[in-house]
Amino acid sequence: MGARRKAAASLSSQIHSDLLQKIQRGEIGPEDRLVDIGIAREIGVSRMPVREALLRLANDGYVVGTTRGFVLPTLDRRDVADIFEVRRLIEPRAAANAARDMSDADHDLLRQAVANAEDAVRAHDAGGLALANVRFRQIWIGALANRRLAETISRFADQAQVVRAGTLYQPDTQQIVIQGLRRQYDAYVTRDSMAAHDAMSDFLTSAERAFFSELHRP
Amino acid sequence: MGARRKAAASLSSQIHSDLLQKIQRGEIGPEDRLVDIGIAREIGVSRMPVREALLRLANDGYVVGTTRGFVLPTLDRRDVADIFEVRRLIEPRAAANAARDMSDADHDLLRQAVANAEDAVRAHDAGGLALANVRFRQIWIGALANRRLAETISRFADQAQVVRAGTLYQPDTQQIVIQGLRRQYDAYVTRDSMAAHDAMSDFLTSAERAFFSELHRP
DNA sequence: GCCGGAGAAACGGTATACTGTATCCTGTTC
DNA sequence: GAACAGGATACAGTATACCGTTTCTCCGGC
Repeated sequence: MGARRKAAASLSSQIHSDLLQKIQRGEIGPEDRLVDIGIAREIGVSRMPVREALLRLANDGYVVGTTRGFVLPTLDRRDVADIFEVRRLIEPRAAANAARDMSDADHDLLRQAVANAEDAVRAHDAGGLALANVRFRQIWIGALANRRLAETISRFADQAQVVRAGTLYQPDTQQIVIQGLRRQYDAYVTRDSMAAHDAMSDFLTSAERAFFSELHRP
Repeated sequence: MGARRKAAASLSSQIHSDLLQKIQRGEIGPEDRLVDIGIAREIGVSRMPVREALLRLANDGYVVGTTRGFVLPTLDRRDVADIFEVRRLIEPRAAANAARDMSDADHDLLRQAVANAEDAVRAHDAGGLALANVRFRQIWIGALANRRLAETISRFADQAQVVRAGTLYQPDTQQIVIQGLRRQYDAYVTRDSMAAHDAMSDFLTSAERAFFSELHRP
């Protein structure tokens, strides 16, 4: 057990994973330009595997290609609204499935993630909160039997995450996240599918509202 | 009007579109091996753009890469069930949105697609029915304002289509498709979102049941 | 000082060449 | 005749090189 991840033998796959992780952790800002030849020099490979990784990220919506390097997408209100619409359609039901299928080991991991999130909030560490949030999501998504459903959720949740990383500095947003995680956690450990469904549904509603009410800068 | 498609300037994009179209039309069988260098020679370009197109198709689940060329994925019962689960989550609501947003011009196109489908059934032309079915779907999906939702639906519906192309020879499956198209069409022209929702929901249920009941060969 | 244009630079896209590996095929041995 | 070894083959993957286009910069004219 534990070796869930594929081998990811090829350079392209490794680079893709690395870049994705950096994006998820917020290590790549909106200013950074991802240029194949630059990344290639850094890690000592040629352009091609880097290029393939970037194209794959672009195809999945994680970055957008410009005439001057690949950049994080700038999501306007409409984009974020679209993303939340899809998430509201999928994630509640997926959370219900996860509550049914999750193992005890997963419950422990979830508890750790919640604890990390709480610590991060106490320490006013927005980056740590984002990380714990991503971790929590990866755990319950990993428990899904339907891999296609899992992949679809990951994509959309990550895309929203990139934008929300900025709003995680707001104390009330932090509270929404923490409470959302706690409520979902409770639903998972009790294997209560309906509670998980409702917790996710309510969380998405709160998160979307918080995003739009806190965003008053152009 | 009509120039909905992007420019698709690059060779990779064109090749990707061409291959995708061939897959959707069923022109590529389960036996065919898609090899970059072979396709490249056919159309007179180098391997790279073909390779990028194939990788993109593989990333989206349309093909799978083997050590001996790219091939259509062989979906087992579990895969198909997973796909239908996602579709049931998304498509009914998307159809409801489409009913709200669709233009009169789209209604005309839908009517043509339904007529083509009916002709195909009368002529016992399973390929024509598949084509009309794809066309119908592209029209209502194209009317969606939420592009991310539209892309997600296209992916899953196409994947199922590849498998179902085989079952479209069954007369009762043909009837299910025709009736589904008619009912959806009626909902769209009357701009009845709830009717569109229910029509799509019922259609997916019927289609899934038909698939699993008709498939009794290993 | 500001605008415009020529040239340079940076980057994405494509082509060609090389390498590694899994599959296939042939030949040999028991 | 079956089983295994070793080479041939056919791919994907990676590296390097070239080309076209967009953007930036800097210089000169108004």
